[in-house]
Amino acid sequence: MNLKQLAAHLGLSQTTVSRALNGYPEVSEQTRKRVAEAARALNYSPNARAKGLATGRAMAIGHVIPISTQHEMVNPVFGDFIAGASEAYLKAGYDMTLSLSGDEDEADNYRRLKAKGHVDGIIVHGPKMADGRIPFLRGLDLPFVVHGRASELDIPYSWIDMNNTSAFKRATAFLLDLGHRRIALLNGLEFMDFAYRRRIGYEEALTERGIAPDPGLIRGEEMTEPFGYRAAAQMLASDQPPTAFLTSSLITAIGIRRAIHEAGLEMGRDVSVITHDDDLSYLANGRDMPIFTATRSSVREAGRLAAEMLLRHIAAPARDPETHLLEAQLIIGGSTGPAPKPD
Amino acid sequence: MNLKQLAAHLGLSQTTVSRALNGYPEVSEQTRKRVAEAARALNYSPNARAKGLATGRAMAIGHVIPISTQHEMVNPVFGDFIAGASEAYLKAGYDMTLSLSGDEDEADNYRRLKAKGHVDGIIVHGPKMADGRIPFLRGLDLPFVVHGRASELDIPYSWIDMNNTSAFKRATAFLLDLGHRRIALLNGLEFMDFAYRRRIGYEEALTERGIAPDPGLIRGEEMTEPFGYRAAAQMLASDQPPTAFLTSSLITAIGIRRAIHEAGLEMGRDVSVITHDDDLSYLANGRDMPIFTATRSSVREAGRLAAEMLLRHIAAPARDPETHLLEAQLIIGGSTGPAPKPD
DNA sequence: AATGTCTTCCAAAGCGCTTCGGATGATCGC
DNA sequence: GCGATCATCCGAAGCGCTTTGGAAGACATT
Repeated sequence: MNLKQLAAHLGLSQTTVSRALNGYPEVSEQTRKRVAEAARALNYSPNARAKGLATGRAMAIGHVIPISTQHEMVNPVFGDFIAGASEAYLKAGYDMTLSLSGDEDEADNYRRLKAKGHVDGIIVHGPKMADGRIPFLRGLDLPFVVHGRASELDIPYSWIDMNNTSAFKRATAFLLDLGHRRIALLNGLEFMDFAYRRRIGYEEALTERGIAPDPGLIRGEEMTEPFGYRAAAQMLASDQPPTAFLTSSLITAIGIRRAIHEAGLEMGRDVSVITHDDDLSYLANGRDMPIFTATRSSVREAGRLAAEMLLRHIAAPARDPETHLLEAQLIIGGSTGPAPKPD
Repeated sequence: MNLKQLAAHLGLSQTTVSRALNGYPEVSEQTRKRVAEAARALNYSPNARAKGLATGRAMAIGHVIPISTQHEMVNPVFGDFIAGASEAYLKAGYDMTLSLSGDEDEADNYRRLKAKGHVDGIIVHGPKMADGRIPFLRGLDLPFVVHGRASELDIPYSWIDMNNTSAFKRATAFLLDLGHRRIALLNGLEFMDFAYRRRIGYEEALTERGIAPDPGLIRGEEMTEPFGYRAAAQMLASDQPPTAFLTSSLITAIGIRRAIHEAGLEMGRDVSVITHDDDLSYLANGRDMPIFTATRSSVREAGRLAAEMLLRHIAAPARDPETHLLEAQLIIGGSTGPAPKPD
């Protein structure tokens, strides 16, 4: 069933039917009603490709995941983010297309994405510190919003990010206040921007108290459970074990907890742990009495906000870049306590 | 830059340029090369919408997530599944579009999806036992593959699934062999097909040994960490606590472990745990010496296979439904041991 | 020299929609 | 009663591509 057939069926022109369906004024209320009913009855639904061709709009947003960081997609954070984003898309009638951009020629991929006319805008995931995608996308004129920032780039673009630096600075300061002096940082991969910012926050807090960051206590890897376990186990077995851990992901924190237990220690008493908590639905940290003391910021909320921001830009392309910095909450749970007295 | 312009630039017709670019034989090698070079130099890339309109193919696969089970998307399993699928799509040049189908009128959504011409095929996620989407999709003629099955449906369709029943039966039998008699099952939501099948496997193993399943030891909820914790904590505090837990997700298992520790017990000695392990990259259970004894089946692999299956069906629409049953491995880790002797 | 066969290219229709520029009556003002 | 105005509707062009059905020329065949 296409427009032509529907029009024929109604004894009207395609023009009129199209206008009736799209709410244009040059059509009587009576015919509009008749058209609408026929459309429903005959199960008519406009072909998106044809519509897109004619209007130049795709009614779809692209989420581009570079294949090199494909872990972005399998990272549980990703699921919650796009779940948030799709709430916004659903309301606005947009679709979401994920494209894996092969690594070989990333720029080319965006160009193609644009030329293909698949999407009206793009959300950039997992920016690196000097992410090449950002200047490139600015060149294309395709609206985009970055989830995160690229610290080494000094050009305007739209982003939404949480205040990684201040969150980790506060968390570190909190541990220092509890008397901890040897605080380990189990971070994400160093070239990821968020990881960089978190380390900065951590180091600032330390140096402000006159403590020199110990490189032996800092690790940056893919934030898996085994990473947390291995790193924590090693550090705890060393001569000068840390009394507290700060980590970037609840999953890593779970690994740390395992290492702590295995060393015969108790979390929150012998060893403190603070984690960042993206408030993932499947990894809830507890609402009232969280297991882990955490810096919390909902990534799902971030997804929703990013999508809304992007849709605004698509609606009004001339708009200036917009930025949104989310402040994380520091939530006290059961995983932190005063530093144990050295015996 | 579009075909017309490119053709004009080359002094050729659109026909010839199109043919040269798409590898048709009626064009000399020389012109083909010339065209290819110009296309690259001028950064030409065909408009997907126009191409789709003309060819009737969208070069995209739809992954439809009913909003009622939106947790499907935030479920970490989802990320790994689509990561696997996109490996296949990438090779074949397909895009992947996620559509959230609102709940109100789910059938309508598929119809629209088809009418819109957005996608060439669909992957159905998270089937329920009598999932209405399946008979409906069979009516549309749009190729689709289900990840999982719908036990109450007796119609042919393509699916890929793991052998949930046999996996959980084997796991339960293994626990029985170790002397456990009170074995709890912390399952997924009961209306989900996989959860149903797992329970069947669990109950079969019990009844074959003459043990009646105790409803007090069976729970089915969203498979989060807090669920595992709460359920396990309650059961362990009861008069007749279970000596072993069988659960559907590594995340839930982590919650169980927390409850065990908190009860002052040791996992693998006082209480055994077997979990299903989807082999998620971010929640690795360990390769050599897994933390948890587990039934393992890679969901990423399942995603790849599902995508390949779907692409085959799109290429040859007349093909009969195809099915693929993956057998899970039972992997022995550190979380199981002989049932403790009652004192 | 006439016919046939390739090879290489092209014009134009068509995919399903939107939208510009009218056309057709009905209604109105004077 | 006549031009002007308005409310409705329609024809046809155009979005960028593929593909059908030739056409033109080169060459071989008879």
